[in-house]
Amino acid sequence: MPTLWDKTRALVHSQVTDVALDLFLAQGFEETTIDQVVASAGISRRSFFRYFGTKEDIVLGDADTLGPLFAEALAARPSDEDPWTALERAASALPSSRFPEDRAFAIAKLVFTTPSLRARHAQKHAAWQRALVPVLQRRMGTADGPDIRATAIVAAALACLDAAREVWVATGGTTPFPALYHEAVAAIRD
Amino acid sequence: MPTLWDKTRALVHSQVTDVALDLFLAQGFEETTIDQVVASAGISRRSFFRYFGTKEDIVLGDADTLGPLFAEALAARPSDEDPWTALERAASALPSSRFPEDRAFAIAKLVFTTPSLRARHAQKHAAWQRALVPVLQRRMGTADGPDIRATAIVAAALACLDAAREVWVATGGTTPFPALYHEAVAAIRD
DNA sequence: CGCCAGGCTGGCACTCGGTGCCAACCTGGC
DNA sequence: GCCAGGTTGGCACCGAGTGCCAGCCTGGCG
Repeated sequence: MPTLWDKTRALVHSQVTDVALDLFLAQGFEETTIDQVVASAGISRRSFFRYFGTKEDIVLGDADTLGPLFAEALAARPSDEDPWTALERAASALPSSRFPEDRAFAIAKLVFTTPSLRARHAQKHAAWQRALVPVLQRRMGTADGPDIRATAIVAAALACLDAAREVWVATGGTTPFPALYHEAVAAIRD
Repeated sequence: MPTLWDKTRALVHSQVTDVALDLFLAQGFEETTIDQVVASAGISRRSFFRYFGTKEDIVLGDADTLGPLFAEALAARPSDEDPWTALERAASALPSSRFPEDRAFAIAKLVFTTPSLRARHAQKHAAWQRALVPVLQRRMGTADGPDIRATAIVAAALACLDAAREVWVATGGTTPFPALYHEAVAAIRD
């Protein structure tokens, strides 16, 4: 059961996130300092870094938890699905953004136009990859150990996710994201 | 013609790179401070940052120039090649690592095991992507503007490069790299 | 009720990467 | 021999992130 501490922590976390995102969207990520954030949020600098390990984690914090979830969803797919369908279905089973629809687009744009955010986003994808490859490898019946086939498929699928997100941002969010992802996978498989 | 200054600059650059890589390989990238590097290299801290914009650029500096080269090599491929072959041939036409063979492996390993280096490496790949997509798009006869197909193919090809590099590192460099890349592309296309 | 343990907070000082600025210097051309 | 322009190193500074410590608040126990 969540203790009072836990609830307080969760509340502070979401409050600070809200305030910080307002600032980021208004004046840019790099142009906003931690000091501004903590001043607006009414929290001490030191405590801030206990809630968010890095500045980027304000925006990308939940990406950490998504990796294992993705791996789990992939493991749960029926074993007669080919890798690509399994990955696509697993991806669509993930919880969508924790942000309201209108903010989600602005945040995606922020991530894709801010170097440090994009870099950290890539790091998280690398972590997903480490979680997904063994699962896919088992599903493909490959022996353990480094396997180029499983690694390439997972890397390519994640690349499609990024490509879809990028085009989604570039086109102003008009085309629905899952359709773009599907098209991306179709494109690399002819 | 290269003036005396240019030659001096190039010399200093390579000297500092050598010294720094020795330190990185001996005690790790994050465990080595800029102050240690400049002390060992006999250069001032301030001048160091004029040669290398960031610490990561000591290791990944040449990746910047490789992007346009890649795009140029792709544009030079005969137009009857399919995108994947064209990309593969273009990639193999790129100048190989500026480091001697034995160091190249150690450095690749360093890059793939150091978060900040891997992040910066991903940023450079993103830059390559921006350079490659328009070229591929023209070759595929697509109209200008964001196109999911070209974007996905380039992103997937770069992902294959990374996957190949990763497996190459994981297997101790035994399998030749181009073969791994070829296998990676084959794997995602069945 | 009082007390103690353990987690949370905020402040301070510090490290490290990176930048702006400036005075001193060196190279090359007139 | 002098002047212009690029170079160097030193200094002060900024922003992100960490270790440490003292004070506080919560919850459990006698």
